[in-house]
Amino acid sequence: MSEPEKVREKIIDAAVERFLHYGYPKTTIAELAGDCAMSPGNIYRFFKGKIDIAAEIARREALQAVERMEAVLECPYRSSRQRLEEVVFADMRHTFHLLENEPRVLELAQVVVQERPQFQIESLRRERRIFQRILRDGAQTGEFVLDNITHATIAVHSATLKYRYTQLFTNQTLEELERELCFVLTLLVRGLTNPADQEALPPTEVPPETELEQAV
Amino acid sequence: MSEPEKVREKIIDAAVERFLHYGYPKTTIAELAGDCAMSPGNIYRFFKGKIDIAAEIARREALQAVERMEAVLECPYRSSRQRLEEVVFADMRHTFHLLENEPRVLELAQVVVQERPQFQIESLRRERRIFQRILRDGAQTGEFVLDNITHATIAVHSATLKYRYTQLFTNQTLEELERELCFVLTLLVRGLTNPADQEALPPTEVPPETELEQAV
DNA sequence: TCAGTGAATATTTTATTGATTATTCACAAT
DNA sequence: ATTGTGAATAATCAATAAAATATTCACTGA
Repeated sequence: MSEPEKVREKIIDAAVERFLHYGYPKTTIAELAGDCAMSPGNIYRFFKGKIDIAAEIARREALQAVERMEAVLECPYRSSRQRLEEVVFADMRHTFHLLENEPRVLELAQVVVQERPQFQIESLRRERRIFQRILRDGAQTGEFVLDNITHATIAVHSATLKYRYTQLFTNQTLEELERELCFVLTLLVRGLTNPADQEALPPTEVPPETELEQAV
Repeated sequence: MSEPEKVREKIIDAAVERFLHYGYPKTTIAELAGDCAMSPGNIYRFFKGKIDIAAEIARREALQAVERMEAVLECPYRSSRQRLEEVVFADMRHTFHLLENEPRVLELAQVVVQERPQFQIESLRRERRIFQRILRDGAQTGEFVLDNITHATIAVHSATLKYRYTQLFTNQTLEELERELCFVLTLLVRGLTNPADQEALPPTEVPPETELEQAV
């Protein structure tokens, strides 16, 4: 890692610490500079502005989320249905626990989305690509029967919107959300699945929670 | 209509006028009283507070929405699928146009929900009851095959959340939303429909817009 | 008793001003 | 050239005071 990159990391580390602890607005550039033993002006050689530090943190978090999803995709011995269910459940649980344990994250996300609307659009697009891969694989094996994979992807993605930035929409408990999500997935899976196999299609059940999902 | 009821109506009419024109916060009780040729104090003989006037207006709007939905239910010569699609499309279009033509409505709704969280819960419950009736009828005729009507209702309702208070979630155009909603409904309908009939199930298409939906 | 008033009070909003903070930039050190 | 400084400036925030507003209530007239 080059010297400038190292400094960038140091600034980001200090920012994560303070943003989560005191919140984005209460953190000053002077404090970050102090933490990094440099002058305020020097921060601006590494980031265009304060919001860009937050944006970079959010971007990394979003990329990690995609990586977690991709990990589920690689998991062997899973039907496409199981993969879809696991991805949606894992994502919901992760963000739920994250916001529960680190309430400042919500504020951070809102600030970034407010100032950089493109950020949300790109995050959603990345999520959708994951869904698309699951559906494509499912269609390939014949487990799913889809007229148009892109359309089906948009449908699944939109229909599960509520279970992503959950705390923005409702104040339901995680247990309620999980129960509800089962109903939604049961229905979506029936819509995706080859009609020939639908007779014996059991409803979605709440999958066991992995340690990975609770990690912050 | 009794005399007190008439006065109540007069106050509400004046309030609707001002709330839509100048917004809820910029409208003063003194102005409403002036419009009704009475003193500010007298308003309080008819409403507990300013927010209660807004709540009553919102309640009526919500009840009208349910009535419009029920009108679709009564429509003959419709399959349950068509009824479901029409109800969701009509509701989305109506709120979209409403907020487009009367932007103050959004503010009004937000104030009421903020101060009276119960209001939103009850509105959602009423919507869901409409959905439940459609699904129950569809199950009765055999068009739909549902293990559990309540669960399926929750699923359909949650999956179409995005297409209700649309302008809260995205700034997509109505055309984009309509296209997307078709994909969602296609999938949901496949999930609801008797597998035996699924072979020849055409995708949902954007239904023609009725004059009723554009009315404000 | 019922409908209504309007001044009095409590609450909220708005304006203002003084700090605080983000950002820039001319300059210094390596 | 590159890394960095810190004072100067511009933008934002916080605290306060002033004004406007919501709400109450003792009172008036039918």
